Amino acid sequence: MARTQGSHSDITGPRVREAALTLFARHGYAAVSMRQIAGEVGVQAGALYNYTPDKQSLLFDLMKGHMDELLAAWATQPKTSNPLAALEQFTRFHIRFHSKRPEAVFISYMELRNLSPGNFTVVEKLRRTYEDALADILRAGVANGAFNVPEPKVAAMAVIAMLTGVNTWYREAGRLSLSEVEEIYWAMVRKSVTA
Amino acid sequence: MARTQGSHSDITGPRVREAALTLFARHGYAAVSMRQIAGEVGVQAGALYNYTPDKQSLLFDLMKGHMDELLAAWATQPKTSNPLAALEQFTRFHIRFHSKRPEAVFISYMELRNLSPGNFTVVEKLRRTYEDALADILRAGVANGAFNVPEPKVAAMAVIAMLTGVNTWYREAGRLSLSEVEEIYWAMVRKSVTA
DNA sequence: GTCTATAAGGTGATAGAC
DNA sequence: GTCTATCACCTTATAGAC
Repeated sequence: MARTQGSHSDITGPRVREAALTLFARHGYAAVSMRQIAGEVGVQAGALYNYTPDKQSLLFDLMKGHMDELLAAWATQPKTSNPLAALEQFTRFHIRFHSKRPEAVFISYMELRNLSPGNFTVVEKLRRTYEDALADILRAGVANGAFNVPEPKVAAMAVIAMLTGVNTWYREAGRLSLSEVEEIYWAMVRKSVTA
Repeated sequence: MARTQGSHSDITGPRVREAALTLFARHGYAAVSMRQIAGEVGVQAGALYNYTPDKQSLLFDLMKGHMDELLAAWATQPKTSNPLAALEQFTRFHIRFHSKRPEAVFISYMELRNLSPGNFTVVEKLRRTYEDALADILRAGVANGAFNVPEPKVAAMAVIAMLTGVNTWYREAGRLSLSEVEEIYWAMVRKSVTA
Protein backbone atom coordinates (compact mmCIF):
# COMPACT_ATOMS: atom_id res chain seq x y z
CA MET A 1 0.00 0.00 0.00
CA ALA A 2 2.78 2.49 0.90
CA ARG A 3 4.39 4.16 -2.05
CA THR A 4 7.06 6.72 -2.70
CA GLN A 5 6.07 8.52 -5.89
CA GLY A 6 3.25 8.59 -8.38
CA SER A 7 0.11 10.19 -9.67
CA HIS A 8 -3.30 8.83 -8.77
CA SER A 9 -5.66 11.76 -8.56
CA ASP A 10 -8.70 9.95 -9.88
CA ILE A 11 -8.59 7.17 -7.31
CA THR A 12 -7.00 8.96 -4.36
CA GLY A 13 -9.83 11.46 -3.93
CA PRO A 14 -12.53 8.88 -3.18
CA ARG A 15 -10.11 6.89 -1.07
CA VAL A 16 -9.46 9.92 1.13
CA ARG A 17 -13.18 10.28 1.74
CA GLU A 18 -13.59 6.59 2.48
CA ALA A 19 -10.69 6.57 4.92
CA ALA A 20 -12.02 9.67 6.68
CA LEU A 21 -15.49 8.11 6.88
CA THR A 22 -14.20 4.92 8.45
CA LEU A 23 -11.80 6.58 10.86
CA PHE A 24 -14.15 9.37 11.95
CA ALA A 25 -16.87 6.79 12.61
CA ARG A 26 -14.54 4.55 14.58
CA HIS A 27 -12.58 7.06 16.66
CA GLY A 28 -14.35 10.39 16.28
CA TYR A 29 -13.40 13.46 14.26
CA ALA A 30 -11.29 15.11 16.96
CA ALA A 31 -9.38 11.92 17.73
CA VAL A 32 -8.34 11.27 14.13
CA SER A 33 -5.30 13.01 12.65
CA MET A 34 -4.62 13.89 9.06
CA ARG A 35 -1.59 11.61 9.30
CA GLN A 36 -3.82 8.68 10.24
CA ILE A 37 -6.07 9.32 7.27
CA ALA A 38 -3.07 9.60 4.99
CA GLY A 39 -1.67 6.36 6.39
CA GLU A 40 -4.94 4.55 5.65
CA VAL A 41 -4.91 5.85 2.08
CA GLY A 42 -1.23 5.08 1.61
CA VAL A 43 0.06 8.60 1.02
CA GLN A 44 1.85 11.21 3.10
CA ALA A 45 -0.16 13.79 5.05
CA GLY A 46 0.69 16.69 2.75
CA ALA A 47 -0.87 14.92 -0.23
CA LEU A 48 -4.32 15.06 1.39
CA TYR A 49 -4.45 18.79 0.80
CA ASN A 50 -4.78 18.17 -2.92
CA TYR A 51 -8.26 16.83 -2.12
CA THR A 52 -9.50 18.92 0.74
CA PRO A 53 -8.63 22.45 1.84
CA ASP A 54 -8.66 21.34 5.48
CA LYS A 55 -9.87 18.72 7.94
CA GLN A 56 -13.13 20.55 8.65
CA SER A 57 -14.13 20.41 4.98
CA LEU A 58 -13.57 16.67 5.00
CA LEU A 59 -16.09 16.29 7.82
CA PHE A 60 -18.56 18.71 6.29
CA ASP A 61 -18.43 16.99 2.88
CA LEU A 62 -19.16 13.63 4.48
CA MET A 63 -22.10 14.94 6.50
CA LYS A 64 -23.61 17.12 3.80
CA GLY A 65 -23.10 14.34 1.26
CA HIS A 66 -24.96 11.91 3.51
CA MET A 67 -27.90 14.26 4.01
CA ASP A 68 -28.05 15.04 0.28
CA GLU A 69 -28.13 11.34 -0.55
CA LEU A 70 -30.79 10.70 2.08
CA LEU A 71 -33.06 13.45 0.75
CA ALA A 72 -32.43 12.45 -2.86
CA ALA A 73 -33.28 8.82 -2.12
CA TRP A 74 -36.43 9.82 -0.27
CA ALA A 75 -37.45 12.04 -3.20
CA THR A 76 -37.35 9.05 -5.57
CA GLN A 77 -39.87 7.12 -3.46
CA PRO A 78 -43.29 6.92 -5.16
CA LYS A 79 -45.76 9.45 -3.78
CA THR A 80 -48.67 8.12 -1.79
CA SER A 81 -51.71 10.12 -0.76
CA ASN A 82 -52.80 7.61 1.90
CA PRO A 83 -51.12 8.73 5.16
CA LEU A 84 -50.92 5.22 6.60
CA ALA A 85 -49.27 3.91 3.44
CA ALA A 86 -46.94 6.92 3.42
CA LEU A 87 -45.95 6.27 7.03
CA GLU A 88 -45.20 2.65 6.27
CA GLN A 89 -43.12 3.72 3.30
CA PHE A 90 -41.17 6.21 5.41
CA THR A 91 -40.56 3.66 8.16
CA ARG A 92 -39.25 0.95 5.84
CA PHE A 93 -37.25 3.45 3.78
CA HIS A 94 -35.59 4.93 6.86
CA ILE A 95 -34.55 1.55 8.26
CA ARG A 96 -33.28 0.24 4.94
CA PHE A 97 -31.39 3.40 3.95
CA HIS A 98 -29.76 3.86 7.34
CA SER A 99 -28.83 0.20 7.73
CA LYS A 100 -26.78 0.39 4.54
CA ARG A 101 -24.68 3.37 5.68
CA PRO A 102 -23.95 2.84 9.36
CA GLU A 103 -20.73 4.85 9.32
CA ALA A 104 -22.21 7.92 7.65
CA VAL A 105 -25.24 7.76 9.94
CA PHE A 106 -23.03 7.49 13.00
CA ILE A 107 -20.94 10.48 11.97
CA SER A 108 -24.02 12.53 11.10
CA TYR A 109 -25.40 12.05 14.60
CA MET A 110 -22.18 12.24 16.59
CA GLU A 111 -20.13 14.94 14.94
CA LEU A 112 -22.61 17.78 14.68
CA ARG A 113 -20.80 19.69 17.41
CA ASN A 114 -17.53 19.49 15.50
CA LEU A 115 -18.93 21.35 12.52
CA SER A 116 -18.05 25.01 12.22
CA PRO A 117 -21.08 27.23 12.89
CA GLY A 118 -21.68 27.90 9.20
CA ASN A 119 -21.40 24.25 8.25
CA PHE A 120 -23.64 23.26 11.14
CA THR A 121 -26.39 25.55 9.87
CA VAL A 122 -26.31 23.89 6.45
CA VAL A 123 -26.46 20.34 7.78
CA GLU A 124 -29.09 21.23 10.36
CA LYS A 125 -31.35 22.67 7.68
CA LEU A 126 -31.14 19.46 5.65
CA ARG A 127 -31.93 17.41 8.75
CA ARG A 128 -34.96 19.57 9.47
CA THR A 129 -36.18 19.06 5.92
CA TYR A 130 -36.14 15.29 6.45
CA GLU A 131 -37.92 15.56 9.81
CA ASP A 132 -40.56 17.78 8.26
CA ALA A 133 -41.29 15.18 5.59
CA LEU A 134 -42.38 12.79 8.33
CA ALA A 135 -44.22 15.50 10.28
CA ASP A 136 -46.22 16.31 7.12
CA ILE A 137 -47.24 12.67 6.76
CA LEU A 138 -48.43 12.66 10.36
CA ARG A 139 -50.36 15.91 9.88
CA ALA A 140 -52.13 14.46 6.84
CA GLY A 141 -53.09 11.42 8.88
CA VAL A 142 -54.44 13.59 11.67
CA ALA A 143 -56.44 15.55 9.13
CA ASN A 144 -58.12 12.46 7.68
CA GLY A 145 -58.63 10.81 11.06
CA ALA A 146 -56.17 7.93 10.58
CA PHE A 147 -53.74 9.18 13.23
CA ASN A 148 -54.09 10.62 16.69
CA VAL A 149 -51.02 12.70 17.53
CA PRO A 150 -51.38 15.99 19.40
CA GLU A 151 -47.92 17.24 18.31
CA PRO A 152 -46.91 16.02 14.85
CA LYS A 153 -43.41 17.49 14.99
CA VAL A 154 -42.72 15.91 18.38
CA ALA A 155 -44.13 12.60 17.19
CA ALA A 156 -41.91 12.82 14.11
CA MET A 157 -38.84 13.31 16.32
CA ALA A 158 -39.93 10.36 18.47
CA VAL A 159 -40.40 8.06 15.48
CA ILE A 160 -37.11 9.06 13.85
CA ALA A 161 -35.21 8.55 17.11
CA MET A 162 -36.77 5.12 17.47
CA LEU A 163 -35.97 4.09 13.90
CA THR A 164 -32.42 5.45 13.89
CA GLY A 165 -31.80 3.48 17.07
CA VAL A 166 -31.85 0.32 14.98
CA ASN A 167 -28.29 1.14 13.95
CA THR A 168 -27.05 0.88 17.54
CA TRP A 169 -27.77 -2.83 17.77
CA TYR A 170 -28.66 -4.34 14.37
CA ARG A 171 -25.96 -6.48 12.75
CA GLU A 172 -26.33 -8.27 9.43
CA ALA A 173 -24.93 -11.46 10.94
CA GLY A 174 -27.39 -11.30 13.85
CA ARG A 175 -30.40 -13.44 14.63
CA LEU A 176 -32.98 -11.17 12.99
CA SER A 177 -33.06 -10.34 9.29
CA LEU A 178 -33.55 -6.75 8.25
CA SER A 179 -37.04 -7.66 6.96
CA GLU A 180 -37.97 -8.99 10.39
CA VAL A 181 -36.64 -5.82 11.99
CA GLU A 182 -38.70 -3.74 9.55
CA GLU A 183 -41.83 -5.64 10.53
CA ILE A 184 -41.24 -5.18 14.25
CA TYR A 185 -40.61 -1.46 13.96
CA TRP A 186 -43.42 -0.86 11.50
CA ALA A 187 -45.88 -2.51 13.86
CA MET A 188 -44.69 -0.30 16.72
CA VAL A 189 -44.67 2.91 14.66
CA ARG A 190 -48.12 2.21 13.24
CA LYS A 191 -49.67 1.51 16.62
CA SER A 192 -47.93 4.45 18.30
CA VAL A 193 -49.66 7.04 16.09
CA THR A 194 -52.95 5.44 15.03
CA ALA A 195 -56.23 6.75 16.41
CA MET B 1 -10.80 32.92 39.43
CA ALA B 2 -7.12 32.51 38.56
CA ARG B 3 -4.82 32.07 41.55
CA THR B 4 -1.14 31.53 42.24
CA GLN B 5 -0.95 29.48 45.42
CA GLY B 6 -3.23 27.76 47.87
CA SER B 7 -4.87 24.61 49.14
CA HIS B 8 -8.43 23.69 48.19
CA SER B 9 -8.63 19.93 47.96
CA ASP B 10 -12.17 19.61 49.24
CA ILE B 11 -13.70 21.94 46.68
CA THR B 12 -11.36 21.46 43.74
CA GLY B 13 -12.17 17.77 43.29
CA PRO B 14 -15.87 18.25 42.52
CA ARG B 15 -15.07 21.29 40.42
CA VAL B 16 -12.75 19.25 38.23
CA ARG B 17 -15.53 16.75 37.60
CA GLU B 18 -18.05 19.49 36.85
CA ALA B 19 -15.70 21.22 34.43
CA ALA B 20 -14.92 17.96 32.66
CA LEU B 21 -18.63 17.16 32.42
CA THR B 22 -19.47 20.51 30.86
CA LEU B 23 -16.53 20.60 28.48
CA PHE B 24 -16.76 16.95 27.37
CA ALA B 25 -20.47 17.43 26.67
CA ARG B 26 -19.90 20.64 24.72
CA HIS B 27 -16.83 19.78 22.66
CA GLY B 28 -16.27 16.04 23.03
CA TYR B 29 -13.71 14.12 25.07
CA ALA B 30 -11.00 14.07 22.41
CA ALA B 31 -11.37 17.76 21.64
CA VAL B 32 -10.94 18.89 25.26
CA SER B 33 -7.47 19.27 26.77
CA MET B 34 -6.45 18.97 30.38
CA ARG B 35 -5.37 22.61 30.15
CA GLN B 36 -8.91 23.63 29.20
CA ILE B 37 -10.34 21.75 32.15
CA ALA B 38 -7.75 23.30 34.46
CA GLY B 39 -8.54 26.74 33.06
CA GLU B 40 -12.24 26.25 33.77
CA VAL B 41 -11.46 25.22 37.35
CA GLY B 42 -8.94 28.01 37.86
CA VAL B 43 -5.81 25.93 38.44
CA GLN B 44 -2.83 24.88 36.37
CA ALA B 45 -2.94 21.63 34.39
CA GLY B 46 -0.54 19.78 36.67
CA ALA B 47 -2.84 20.27 39.66
CA LEU B 48 -5.54 18.13 38.02
CA TYR B 49 -3.44 15.04 38.60
CA ASN B 50 -4.10 15.32 42.32
CA TYR B 51 -7.70 14.36 41.53
CA THR B 52 -7.46 11.94 38.64
CA PRO B 53 -4.68 9.60 37.56
CA ASP B 54 -5.32 10.52 33.93
CA LYS B 55 -7.82 11.93 31.45
CA GLN B 56 -9.36 8.54 30.70
CA SER B 57 -10.28 8.02 34.36
CA LEU B 58 -12.04 11.36 34.34
CA LEU B 59 -14.27 10.20 31.49
CA PHE B 60 -14.85 6.79 33.00
CA ASP B 61 -15.81 8.22 36.39
CA LEU B 62 -18.37 10.52 34.77
CA MET B 63 -19.92 7.74 32.71
CA LYS B 64 -19.89 5.06 35.39
CA GLY B 65 -21.19 7.60 37.92
CA HIS B 66 -24.08 8.46 35.64
CA MET B 67 -25.06 4.84 35.10
CA ASP B 68 -24.77 4.09 38.82
CA GLU B 69 -27.04 7.02 39.64
CA LEU B 70 -29.52 5.98 36.97
CA LEU B 71 -29.75 2.41 38.25
CA ALA B 72 -29.89 3.57 41.88
CA ALA B 73 -32.72 6.00 41.11
CA TRP B 74 -34.63 3.34 39.22
CA ALA B 75 -34.18 0.94 42.13
CA THR B 76 -35.90 3.39 44.49
CA GLN B 77 -39.05 3.48 42.33
CA PRO B 78 -41.94 1.59 43.97
CA LYS B 79 -42.42 -1.91 42.57
CA THR B 80 -45.53 -2.54 40.50
CA SER B 81 -46.78 -5.94 39.43
CA ASN B 82 -49.10 -4.55 36.76
CA PRO B 83 -47.03 -4.42 33.53
CA LEU B 84 -48.94 -1.46 32.08
CA ALA B 85 -48.42 0.55 35.27
CA ALA B 86 -44.78 -0.50 35.34
CA LEU B 87 -44.29 0.63 31.74
CA GLU B 88 -45.85 4.00 32.50
CA GLN B 89 -43.57 4.34 35.51
CA PHE B 90 -40.51 3.49 33.43
CA THR B 91 -41.48 5.93 30.69
CA ARG B 92 -42.06 8.87 33.03
CA PHE B 93 -39.01 8.02 35.13
CA HIS B 94 -36.74 7.83 32.08
CA ILE B 95 -37.89 11.18 30.67
CA ARG B 96 -37.67 12.96 34.01
CA PHE B 97 -34.31 11.53 35.06
CA HIS B 98 -32.66 12.15 31.70
CA SER B 99 -34.07 15.65 31.31
CA LYS B 100 -32.35 16.68 34.55
CA ARG B 101 -28.88 15.53 33.44
CA PRO B 102 -28.56 16.43 29.77
CA GLU B 103 -24.77 16.70 29.87
CA ALA B 104 -24.17 13.34 31.55
CA VAL B 105 -26.68 11.69 29.20
CA PHE B 106 -25.01 13.24 26.18
CA ILE B 107 -21.57 12.05 27.26
CA SER B 108 -22.85 8.59 28.07
CA TYR B 109 -24.21 8.17 24.56
CA MET B 110 -21.47 9.92 22.62
CA GLU B 111 -18.24 8.96 24.30
CA LEU B 112 -18.55 5.19 24.54
CA ARG B 113 -15.93 4.75 21.84
CA ASN B 114 -13.43 6.83 23.80
CA LEU B 115 -13.50 4.48 26.77
CA SER B 116 -10.63 2.04 27.09
CA PRO B 117 -11.76 -1.55 26.38
CA GLY B 118 -11.89 -2.46 30.06
CA ASN B 119 -13.84 0.65 31.01
CA PHE B 120 -16.20 0.13 28.07
CA THR B 121 -17.06 -3.34 29.31
CA VAL B 122 -18.03 -1.99 32.73
CA VAL B 123 -20.25 0.80 31.38
CA GLU B 124 -21.81 -1.46 28.76
CA LYS B 125 -22.82 -3.97 31.41
CA LEU B 126 -24.58 -1.26 33.42
CA ARG B 127 -26.38 -0.07 30.32
CA ARG B 128 -27.53 -3.59 29.54
CA THR B 129 -28.88 -3.92 33.08
CA TYR B 130 -31.06 -0.86 32.52
CA GLU B 131 -32.28 -2.12 29.13
CA ASP B 132 -33.13 -5.48 30.65
CA ALA B 133 -35.29 -3.81 33.30
CA LEU B 134 -37.54 -2.52 30.54
CA ALA B 135 -37.40 -5.78 28.57
CA ASP B 136 -38.57 -7.63 31.69
CA ILE B 137 -41.56 -5.31 32.02
CA LEU B 138 -42.47 -5.97 28.39
CA ARG B 139 -42.12 -9.74 28.85
CA ALA B 140 -44.43 -9.62 31.86
CA GLY B 141 -46.98 -7.72 29.80
CA VAL B 142 -46.75 -10.26 26.99
CA ALA B 143 -47.24 -13.05 29.51
CA ASN B 144 -50.45 -11.56 30.91
CA GLY B 145 -51.78 -10.50 27.53
CA ALA B 146 -51.50 -6.73 28.04
CA PHE B 147 -48.77 -6.28 25.43
CA ASN B 148 -48.15 -7.65 21.98
CA VAL B 149 -44.43 -7.48 21.18
CA PRO B 150 -42.75 -10.36 19.33
CA GLU B 151 -39.25 -9.33 20.48
CA PRO B 152 -39.19 -7.75 23.96
CA LYS B 153 -35.49 -6.87 23.88
CA VAL B 154 -35.84 -5.18 20.49
CA ALA B 155 -38.95 -3.34 21.65
CA ALA B 156 -37.07 -2.22 24.76
CA MET B 157 -34.28 -0.79 22.61
CA ALA B 158 -36.86 0.95 20.43
CA VAL B 159 -38.64 2.51 23.40
CA ILE B 160 -35.42 3.65 25.07
CA ALA B 161 -34.15 5.20 21.83
CA MET B 162 -37.43 7.05 21.44
CA LEU B 163 -37.43 8.32 25.02
CA THR B 164 -33.78 9.33 25.10
CA GLY B 165 -34.40 11.30 21.91
CA VAL B 166 -36.33 13.82 24.00
CA ASN B 167 -32.99 15.25 25.09
CA THR B 168 -32.08 16.21 21.52
CA TRP B 169 -34.87 18.76 21.23
CA TYR B 170 -36.52 19.45 24.63
CA ARG B 171 -35.63 22.75 26.29
CA GLU B 172 -37.05 23.96 29.59
CA ALA B 173 -37.79 27.34 28.09
CA GLY B 174 -39.64 25.81 25.15
CA ARG B 175 -43.32 25.76 24.29
CA LEU B 176 -44.08 22.39 25.91
CA SER B 177 -43.70 21.65 29.61
CA LEU B 178 -41.99 18.45 30.66
CA SER B 179 -45.35 17.13 31.88
CA GLU B 180 -46.84 17.65 28.44
CA VAL B 181 -43.87 15.90 26.87
CA GLU B 182 -44.34 13.00 29.29
CA GLU B 183 -47.98 12.69 28.25
CA ILE B 184 -47.18 12.68 24.54
CA TYR B 185 -44.48 10.05 24.87
CA TRP B 186 -46.41 7.90 27.28
CA ALA B 187 -49.35 7.78 24.87
CA MET B 188 -47.03 6.72 22.05
CA VAL B 189 -45.15 4.14 24.12
CA ARG B 190 -48.35 2.66 25.49
CA LYS B 191 -49.98 2.32 22.08
CA SER B 192 -46.81 0.99 20.44
CA VAL B 193 -46.72 -2.14 22.62
CA THR B 194 -50.32 -2.79 23.63
CA ALA B 195 -52.17 -5.77 22.19
C1' DG C 1 -2.19 21.09 47.02
C1' DT C 2 -0.61 23.97 43.66
C1' DC C 3 2.93 25.89 41.20
C1' DT C 4 6.52 26.16 37.23
C1' DA C 5 9.20 23.79 34.05
C1' DT C 6 9.94 20.17 31.17
C1' DA C 7 9.93 15.67 28.67
C1' DA C 8 8.54 13.36 24.63
C1' DG C 9 5.78 13.47 21.08
C1' DG C 10 1.68 14.64 18.27
C1' DT C 11 -1.17 18.47 15.59
C1' DG C 12 -2.91 20.99 11.13
C1' DA C 13 -1.18 23.06 7.46
C1' DT C 14 2.39 24.84 4.04
C1' DA C 15 6.66 25.23 0.82
C1' DG C 16 9.24 23.68 -2.59
C1' DA C 17 11.67 19.54 -4.86
C1' DC C 18 10.61 16.10 -8.17
C1' DG D 1 0.16 14.60 -7.52
C1' DT D 2 3.10 13.16 -4.09
C1' DC D 3 7.09 13.64 -1.63
C1' DT D 4 10.11 15.46 2.36
C1' DA D 5 10.92 18.90 5.56
C1' DT D 6 9.34 22.27 8.36
C1' DC D 7 6.66 25.88 11.12
C1' DA D 8 4.33 27.07 15.11
C1' DC D 9 1.88 25.14 18.34
C1' DC D 10 -0.55 21.85 21.27
C1' DT D 11 -0.79 17.37 23.84
C1' DT D 12 -0.62 14.25 28.30
C1' DA D 13 1.83 13.48 32.09
C1' DT D 14 5.63 14.05 35.50
C1' DA D 15 9.36 16.25 38.73
C1' DG D 16 10.55 19.01 42.12
C1' DA D 17 10.11 23.80 44.36
C1' DC D 18 7.21 26.03 47.65
